[in-house]
Amino acid sequence: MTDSKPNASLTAPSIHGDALPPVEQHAQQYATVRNAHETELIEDYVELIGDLLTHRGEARAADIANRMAVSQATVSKMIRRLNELELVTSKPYRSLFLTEAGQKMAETSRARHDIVLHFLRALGVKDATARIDAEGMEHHVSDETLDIMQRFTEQQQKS
Amino acid sequence: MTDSKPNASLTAPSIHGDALPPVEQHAQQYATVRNAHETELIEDYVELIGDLLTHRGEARAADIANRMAVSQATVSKMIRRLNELELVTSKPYRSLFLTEAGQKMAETSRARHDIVLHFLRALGVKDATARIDAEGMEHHVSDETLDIMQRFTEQQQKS
DNA sequence: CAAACAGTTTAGCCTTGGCTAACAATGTTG
DNA sequence: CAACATTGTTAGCCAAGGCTAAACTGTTTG
Repeated sequence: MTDSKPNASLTAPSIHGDALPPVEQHAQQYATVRNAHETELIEDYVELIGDLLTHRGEARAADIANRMAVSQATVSKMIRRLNELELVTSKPYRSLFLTEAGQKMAETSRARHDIVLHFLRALGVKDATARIDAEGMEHHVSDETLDIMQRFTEQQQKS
Repeated sequence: MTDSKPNASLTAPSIHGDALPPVEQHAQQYATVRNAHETELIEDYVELIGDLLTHRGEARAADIANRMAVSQATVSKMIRRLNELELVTSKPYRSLFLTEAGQKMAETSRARHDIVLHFLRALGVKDATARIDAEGMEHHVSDETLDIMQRFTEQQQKS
């Protein structure tokens, strides 16, 4: 085994800067992040497709490519994946649509995204910055934290 | 050009749920996130190596593998990259050390990480959750937001 | 209605970050 | 000090997510 030097504070929920967390916990932190990364892009695509359908009535590959700042080829490939995952339906050269599962994912993502964005604005972050941060943060915020953020925002708005 | 349907609210800094942001801004959001992803893992490694050096006096590949929940081969490969990037120095079969640049990066990452973690705890998030969320969020929080988080935490501690 | 243009797909390439299996070096200990 | 256990490295595989170039489809328009 490794990690066998000082045995102090293997359990204390102390501040991170003080001591290393126990191996298993530490490992789980990284594993969770790695995991989030796998679904992140998928969720972003589905969320964006949902938004385009809502606000534009259709979701074309070219729009997605523009808004994601990515080549059309990349989008095309990704759509194939989304299809295999049964999140979207698409006929070649036609607009995309979300399946049931896709719609559910889009709503969830949209909701998370909005909670984080509103929270950041309530905290006092400038709009442009809040948007960028929210885009990055949304996939890494637990339900627990999300809940707290939402309550915080509501609280703020009352005053 | 694409994106040519309704022309309303192309500039209003409205809430995301209401309308799509202008293409350029939207594109920049995604680009920023993609960019963060490229440096994220590197920073995690460097940060962890720094922590191990501080708290254990040495940083062995096996420790890193354990704490990241990743195979030793993966760590070994990554160390080669860190070497090329001149962030660590390493002699085969020996402990790692950080270069100047590596130390600077480790400190910065550590500081960001702590600010986010403390902020989440100050918000009322449970320790275990806060740690996981902080690990995921730290790379996506702008300096502006970081600043606000820090002030919020200090404020909270006074009361 | 044919040509030109815009949009989409396919093919083929690259890098990253995982993995396992096999091998090499180091360290510990009977 | 030899054998074994631990640690580190290398080789070779895979999937994901980018890219460009080229081929194909659909739409608009002279």
